[in-house]
Amino acid sequence: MSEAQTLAEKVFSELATAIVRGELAPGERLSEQALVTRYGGSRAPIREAIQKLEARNLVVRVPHAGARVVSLSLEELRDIYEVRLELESMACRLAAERMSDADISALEKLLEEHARSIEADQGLSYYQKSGNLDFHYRIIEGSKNSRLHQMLCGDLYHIIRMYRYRTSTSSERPLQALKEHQRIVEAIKSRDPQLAELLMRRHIQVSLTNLETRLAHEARH
Amino acid sequence: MSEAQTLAEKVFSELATAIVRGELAPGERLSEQALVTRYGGSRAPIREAIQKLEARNLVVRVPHAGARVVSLSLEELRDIYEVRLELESMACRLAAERMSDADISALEKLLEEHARSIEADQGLSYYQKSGNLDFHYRIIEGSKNSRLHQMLCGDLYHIIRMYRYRTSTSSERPLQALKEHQRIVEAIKSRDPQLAELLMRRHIQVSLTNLETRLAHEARH
DNA sequence: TATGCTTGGGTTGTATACAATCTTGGTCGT
DNA sequence: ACGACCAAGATTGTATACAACCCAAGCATA
Repeated sequence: MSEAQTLAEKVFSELATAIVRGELAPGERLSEQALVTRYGGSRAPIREAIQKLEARNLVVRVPHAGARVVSLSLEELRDIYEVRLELESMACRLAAERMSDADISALEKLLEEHARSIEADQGLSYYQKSGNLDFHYRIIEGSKNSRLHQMLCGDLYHIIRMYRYRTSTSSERPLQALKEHQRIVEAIKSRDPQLAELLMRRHIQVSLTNLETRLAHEARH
Repeated sequence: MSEAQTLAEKVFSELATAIVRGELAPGERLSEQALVTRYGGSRAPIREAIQKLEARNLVVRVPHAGARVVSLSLEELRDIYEVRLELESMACRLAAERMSDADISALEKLLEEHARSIEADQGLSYYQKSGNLDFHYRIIEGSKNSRLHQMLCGDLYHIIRMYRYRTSTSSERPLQALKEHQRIVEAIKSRDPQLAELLMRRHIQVSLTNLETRLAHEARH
């Protein structure tokens, strides 16, 4: 992914992917000594890596008690999805205002590729894996707002991937999702910020709604 | 403010307030050795403090080159205000849905206090200092969204205070701002999320608009 | 038996020492 | 005079050692 100029960054990167992939379970303890024997180096860079993980909300650290992989309740997860919904919708609105014509045609090409991919192998592999993310990623970049990009891609992205519940958007209905993506691009192309935002909001809302029904279900359990 | 259980936290806290207050100028270098001689301790906790500052975007650290107090361009500042505008408007909408009746009446009491304060000493001291923030803070809490609270109060809050440009909301027109606050509370009390969001958006927008005109002015400079 | 204290081991926080990297000043060459 | 190269100093990254703290097991006592 990114070139690690320092050992701490390297360990951070490896730990981050390990956490996101679920190789380190939520709530699991991160012993500095254990990480030293596993990744090499000394405690100093390992501690720095752990702090970087804490900064991204991937681990929780309590003084004198150590660090644990973050373990989110459904309420906290709902909170995160709620924020993501708002920020991505905002990004889409801004993208409709600020993306260059070149950006937009590149986006159209991406969707054509997705369409071919779906037609070819049912889209289960490619589309589900990185295609959907690619699309959202480009919209976020299109907002031309660096802080928004940082928040969505840096802070929320990893958490959401970590707790990726089966939602319609990401797995069940690639064709439907593609259509929604296409309509979003249309709105952007016609420079209609309000419509673009609305469509993106609906597009993401399914995930949040799914989560909330699960939350309600779990509540009465 | 917060009890520092560890030296690193203590140094972090002091540095953070120093940065926000402007005692450490944007772009200024933070030498670890210098901080050691100033705050005591050794380099280990000082480094940890600096990392915590980096996590909150108060300093920028580049490998092998040290840490500097963050220095934002007007574009980046605009990006931050844009995000804040969106998130606080969202918080206000959620607050209208989720605040308890007790919360709301407490909020009304706060505004009555503000009104008295303005009448008494023109509101220049109290209201400008913490009152306005108090109001916004309560709205954010009222959203009952922990992550939203974390983002607004933890990450964006310090930066915004650091670069607090003279905006109407925060200094020039306390009476006008109070009226807007009152209308927002009315919307919340009548459980009208859309109206509450709209009013909050307009209330904050002045800051963003001011910033953008300044940005445009500087561009043609 | 249950509860509270105590003590030992282990973990994290801090201090110090060494290695790798960057920066700054000067010198050499053109 | 100007720019590139080089070396010394300083700064950051890393390693190791020590201190402070937490936690759990075991024992004593009610």
